[in-house]
Amino acid sequence: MTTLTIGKVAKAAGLGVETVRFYERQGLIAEPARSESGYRQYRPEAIRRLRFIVRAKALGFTLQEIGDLLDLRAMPESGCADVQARAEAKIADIEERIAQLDAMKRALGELVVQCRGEGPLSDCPILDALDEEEP
Amino acid sequence: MTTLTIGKVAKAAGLGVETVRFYERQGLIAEPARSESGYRQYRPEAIRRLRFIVRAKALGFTLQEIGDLLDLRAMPESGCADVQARAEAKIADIEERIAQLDAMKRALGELVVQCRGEGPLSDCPILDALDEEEP
DNA sequence: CTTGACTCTGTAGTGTACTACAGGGTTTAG
DNA sequence: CTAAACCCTGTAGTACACTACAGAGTCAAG
Repeated sequence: MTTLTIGKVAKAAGLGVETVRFYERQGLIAEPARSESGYRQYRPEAIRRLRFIVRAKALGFTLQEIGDLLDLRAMPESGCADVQARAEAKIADIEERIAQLDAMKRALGELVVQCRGEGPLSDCPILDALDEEEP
Repeated sequence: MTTLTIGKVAKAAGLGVETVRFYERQGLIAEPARSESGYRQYRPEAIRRLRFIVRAKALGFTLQEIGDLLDLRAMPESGCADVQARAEAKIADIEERIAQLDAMKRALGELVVQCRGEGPLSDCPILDALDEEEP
């Protein structure tokens, strides 16, 4: 059976070699078998697992959460509902961050429209707003 | 004339003492005068400057950007347009982050609706999606 | 006068997710 | 056979914005 070196699996997953080792240290992937010379020998499934991590990251999960998700998958008594709950919690999380950013954007936008973009700084409504005694 | 200890200005600005010293090290606030015993002696304007920093942070500016903004204010040849441009760049920045989060949210949302939230993990469309051979 | 709250410097740790060496050994292509 | 390209461990550095000491000195209230 074929085994792969760390460079191969890293490339296949779109990661750097250092990152794969980092994920191993973080417990996200199992420690693979070793060759006589100490080289890591991965089975092809390792690529699948790394890609899982990459995709989950793209969906906004932290490495910690991805680890939880992977652990969950290994537990026979856990069900689909557990995963769904985590996905929903993450959505709520993302929504909150969006709301925060949106509030920032609106506040900044209001300042920008008040600013004609000319004249000296002493008249700048943006700096004035940041500088006010009472917010 | 009254001067304030670091504890007073920190409290007035809603920050911790360590944070104020940190901002000083970062060059965001000037080094204040010292008492004979070496205590920092702040003038009341320091509170205003710290509040400026706090508000700008709330608007999503990084400490680096806030430093630039404060430097800008100190330059007589800079104008309102410079500040406006920075504010607009920050808005664009925030919009990009929102778009990213929104894409994540939609992708996750699609997975969640496919999931009935029941049954074993082996049938979970969320995990399946993360696990697919071809993304 | 004592006790507790404050202040000082300097360094190191936190969390997140890597990334980059140094200083080796191993494998593979030409 | 050799040189490039790979792999190993372990440690340290990056960015961001703090936060937490240690160990010492100072100030204010009772």
